Amino acid sequence: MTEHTVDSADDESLAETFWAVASRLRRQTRDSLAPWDVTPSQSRALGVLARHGEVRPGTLAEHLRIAPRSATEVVDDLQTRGLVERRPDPADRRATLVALTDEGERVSTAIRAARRAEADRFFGHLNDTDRAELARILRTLRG
Amino acid sequence: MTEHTVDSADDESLAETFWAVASRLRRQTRDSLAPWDVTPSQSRALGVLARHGEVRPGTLAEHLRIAPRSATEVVDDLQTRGLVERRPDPADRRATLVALTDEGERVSTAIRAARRAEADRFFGHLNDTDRAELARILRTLRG
DNA sequence: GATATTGCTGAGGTTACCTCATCATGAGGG
DNA sequence: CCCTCATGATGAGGTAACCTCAGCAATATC
Repeated sequence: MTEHTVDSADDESLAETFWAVASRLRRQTRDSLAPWDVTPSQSRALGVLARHGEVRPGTLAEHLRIAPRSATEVVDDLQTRGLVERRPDPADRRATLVALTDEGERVSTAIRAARRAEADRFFGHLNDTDRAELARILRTLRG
Repeated sequence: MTEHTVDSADDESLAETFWAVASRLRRQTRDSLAPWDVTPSQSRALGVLARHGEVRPGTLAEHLRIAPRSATEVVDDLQTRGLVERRPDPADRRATLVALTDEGERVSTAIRAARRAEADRFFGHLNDTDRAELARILRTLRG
């Protein structure tokens, strides 16, 4: 019956610790995104678009690992903010292609930089070895 | 311009990988909790109560690192399910103490076991060394 | 050319949070 | 003793980020 006074010390499971870290990272990410009035999930979508160019909502959903319907929603939000536009897919008239606008391109670049800085701040408490280890282990778990 | 076909391969940031893992873990946790009809956040609260005995909602909030108002909500849900009860705090008539019921005690124990099994399954893809490393690194990041 | 499948989206729901306002109680000062 | 301020809990109302299910249009299949 070890009696720690600090709560965070008596977490028994890896999972608990994992979630505590997740929570901290979530808050920090949200804050670092504030200047652009973009939510974390929107910024993830921008990232996919920046990396892949124009894609269909369904494809976007796959990349983000969410349901297709949820991608529609993210695209709606980004479109409202003028960061992406929908255009018809010439290859399939059911489909739509989502592409970054110029503004979206600009914001996405700025965010990428900010995220990098933020990640540096967050994961920067680790030395290079630990950071590499963490990356490797997480990749194993991602499945 | 490295052209990976697999999206998950061209994640640039540790953060992205981290969130992918989080997402997987969240789903799995939800599923493993299904038999008891208890949500993850409820189960976290049960954990705190099991470890600390009766506490005030505010204290519970601190342990869970959420706003006091949100703790009220979790307690409401648990009370509806008959897993906790509220009683007046003899030391302060403004305050309330939240305690596990017998049923809550029973469920909390069962869940603890299930969570352990689930974590073993999830983190079991790692060898002992990696698991220890991960725990250590995450504790550093928890702050 | 009938049927099944695919791509997107409307409708509506859920979880887990949040802030702000309110009300009772408690604590300290004059 | 009373007044003010702080504290504990909660009502009201809001948000992000998902989800499923149903429906419609277009395409593919047989």
